[in-house]
Amino acid sequence: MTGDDEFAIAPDWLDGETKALEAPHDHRAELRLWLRLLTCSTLVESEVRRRLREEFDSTLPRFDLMAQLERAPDGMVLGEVSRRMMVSPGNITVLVERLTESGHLSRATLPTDRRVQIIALTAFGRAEFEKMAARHADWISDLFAGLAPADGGVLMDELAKLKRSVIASLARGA
Amino acid sequence: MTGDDEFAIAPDWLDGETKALEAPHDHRAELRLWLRLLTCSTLVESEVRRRLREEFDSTLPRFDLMAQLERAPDGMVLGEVSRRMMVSPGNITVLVERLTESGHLSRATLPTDRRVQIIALTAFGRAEFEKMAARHADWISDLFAGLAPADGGVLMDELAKLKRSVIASLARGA
DNA sequence: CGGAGAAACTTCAAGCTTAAAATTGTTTTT
DNA sequence: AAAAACAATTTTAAGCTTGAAGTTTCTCCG
Repeated sequence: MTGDDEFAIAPDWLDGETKALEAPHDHRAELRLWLRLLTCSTLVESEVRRRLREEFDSTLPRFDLMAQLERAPDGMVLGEVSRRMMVSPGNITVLVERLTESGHLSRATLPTDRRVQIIALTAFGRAEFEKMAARHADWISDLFAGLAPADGGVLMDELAKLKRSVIASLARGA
Repeated sequence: MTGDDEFAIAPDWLDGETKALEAPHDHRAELRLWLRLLTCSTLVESEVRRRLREEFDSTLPRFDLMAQLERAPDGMVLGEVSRRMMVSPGNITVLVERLTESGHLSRATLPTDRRVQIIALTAFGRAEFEKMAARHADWISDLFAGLAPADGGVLMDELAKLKRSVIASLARGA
């Protein structure tokens, strides 16, 4: 799923008009696009993970979890965190355990519904997160620095279209 | 690192000319772009994982490994696989163990250099992979179906620029 | 030749991730 | 007010991933 070998085949979409005449199921163009997308995100993600570990002895999931909590000063329900991060609930349980042990998070049971756990950043956790977030923004800025502002805008728009396409397909499948 | 909340702030690059006058380190635009990129690739990747599991009781790493081997009929050295997949060598060891047990892969020690392991798809492995690859191509095609061919082309180009930017940044940092 | 060093891989410890099963607690039906 | 259904989490088993440390096997220089 990684690699993006780029073996110089002309993409189909250069001549969309002849497309209907081609082999019935030629999915090469989409596959190449997907591979390139994945390569980009893998490159960035690995670098972010590496730096979080080196500079903060932390991990991306922990950073993400704290990022979700940052804009919820009154805390957030576990299930909501799980949905927003798009990971399984069991995953959150483990992350929260560790971040609570290390003093970054506080947790409390909702008195009116004792099934519900609410977590929030502690003052310490917030301070740590802010340090990490500032560096994180610098890293991303560096990695994207070679992209002209106009290209960034185009990419934003095209990715929005892709996202819509993917979500529509997932909805059809469900 | 996931989510892409889209809280409707006008991107910086809409007016690149005033950029120099803004706050010294406003990285919001890049962050938003990164988040959106990550959202797209996470959505696609999760769906592919889910279907590999449901339809083939397999996983993405296994599929990727077999994909690398597919175009190397004479087999490939472990280290080369590791580099192409951009994962750690120790990772490949484990994957190869399991795929060899299940009969998908054969492995052999190079006689002239007994440190080197060469792996290749077995006939069974190749047949299994071809089934998976065909379905995989269909899934991606579906997920990307809502993207017009012209948009696909633009996205290819813009992602190429982003990839260059990231690689350049990584090279600077090294 | 003989050892230093490099190369290819494996092992290890720790952490992330998921789906499915199990718990605990609440709500809705009879 | 049981019973059944539903909800929020946690637990469990299995697999992926990494960096670092360890092993085996070459290679090369003196």
